[in-house]
Amino acid sequence: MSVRVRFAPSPTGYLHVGGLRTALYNYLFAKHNNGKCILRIEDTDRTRFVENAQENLITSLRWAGIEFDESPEIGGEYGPYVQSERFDLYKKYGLQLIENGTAYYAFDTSEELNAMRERQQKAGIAPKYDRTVMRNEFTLGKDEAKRLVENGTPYVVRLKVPLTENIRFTDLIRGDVIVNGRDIDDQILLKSDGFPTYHLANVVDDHLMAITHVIRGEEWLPSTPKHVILYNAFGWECPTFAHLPLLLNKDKSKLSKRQGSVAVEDFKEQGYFKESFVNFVALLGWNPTSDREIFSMDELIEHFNLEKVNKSGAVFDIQKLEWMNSQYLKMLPLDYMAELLEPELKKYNFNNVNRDYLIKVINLLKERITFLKQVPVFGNYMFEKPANFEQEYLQKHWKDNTPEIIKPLVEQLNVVANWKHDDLYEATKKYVEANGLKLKDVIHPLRLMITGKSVGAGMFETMEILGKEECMERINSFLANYK
RNA sequence: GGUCCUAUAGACUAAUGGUUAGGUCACCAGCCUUUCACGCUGGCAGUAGGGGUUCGAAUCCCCUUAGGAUCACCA
Repeated sequence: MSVRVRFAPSPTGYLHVGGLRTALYNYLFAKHNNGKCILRIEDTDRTRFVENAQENLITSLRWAGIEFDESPEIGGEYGPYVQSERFDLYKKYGLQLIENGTAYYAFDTSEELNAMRERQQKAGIAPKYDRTVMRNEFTLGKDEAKRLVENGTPYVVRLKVPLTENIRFTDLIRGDVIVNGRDIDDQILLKSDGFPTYHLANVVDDHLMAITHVIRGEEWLPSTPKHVILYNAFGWECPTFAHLPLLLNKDKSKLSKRQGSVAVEDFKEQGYFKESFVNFVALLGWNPTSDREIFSMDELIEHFNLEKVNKSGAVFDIQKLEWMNSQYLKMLPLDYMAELLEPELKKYNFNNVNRDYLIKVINLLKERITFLKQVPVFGNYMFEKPANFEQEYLQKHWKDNTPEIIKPLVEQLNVVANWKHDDLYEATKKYVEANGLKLKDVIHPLRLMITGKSVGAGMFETMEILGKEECMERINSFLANYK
């Protein structure tokens, strides 16, 4: 049987980093096994509807390089892939459970339920639906329940948990998990608005969509026994479960908005490459080997092994993410980066920048920055004449006698045959040696005149790329203004 | 509080009964040098604690401790 997995997010309006990792692991697992990866939208909570959420989700997943074999967009033979479009299905299956005695009608109001929980809390016991005292099929009688339902009384359908059984399942990552039936709540399956809860919809869909492996976050582990009971109640075979370790804040709590960015869209906005972001996220909770950090998507697919996923949660460490981004900045194709950078340049009004020129600039600066978008900031002087000059740098390196030293050098540079960095370097070195100076005595003034800044890329490389004409203009302009 | 899950340096992890416990980020030092970086070399730092099992335990078992998740007509 071939592998079929699904990523089943609820449309919240953004893609959580944890969600991305879950999607990624599903994708990697499917691709590694030549299986299918399915996207299913779980929108059974009508109170949480968010406009365009589904589109945003798909856009972000696509940005990350995760493509689905079946989805609301693409379709597939197991559709529809949006739960709100499968409405009738869930009711049918919920009622089927009532028929076979594994679920029951209940009529309690939320006030009554709250009161029950309060009583239980006061008594010091865990809150849990007490089917022996609340208003349901057991206390009211089957006939009365049926009459109420037919009368149009609001009702829910609850799972009748087998109280005396031990529920057991095997998790691919955690091994055997056993839970006593008496600790499991009689979960609502169908809400009074007729929509299913996650538990019912999830199990029904996973079965109907022939899902073989349920790969999801660890937060689902405590409710998995309910799902197992449901599979048993339907007489369906359980898929294999794999619960991924949580992504954590610095303080080790579940990764949350409160303590920084958690939306994939935010990281994209901050300038992370999808390549480095995916690489980084993939390695949170799993590692194919110990002597390598950089993996392309194809390599991740090649090495992925669900059984080697860690059990313990992983802190999301921005510092390492930044490092990884800087690594990608050094190795990603230059024309690819130039394309990404072009829209960013327009924000600074650096318009009509020649593509070949931009490539040279990126290549020049990429060793010194972490984000591609730093190019126009760190290296603004590659796109415009310096408007001002760093005062501190000016005072430190522009002495009274500097013009006397610099002017002859400029004349010599002016006659260098090839405006190439090594020729410029040689000429400067020759001049410096002939006059008993040191390289830095002239490089700092040059840097100042040409870039206006104390920090930048190699001076002669910078000059080469800027070109002779531009450099001379800047130098002459500076010399004319600062005597 | 009940239930469940987890535990290798500050962070991510490797080592699936035998290694001087390995690698990466961060941090520190040195080298390189033209500023800042990159890079290179080296350094700091770890098996939560206690019992077992075993010739031998980070690894298997138990207890303790610590952290986390979950207990909705949310997913």
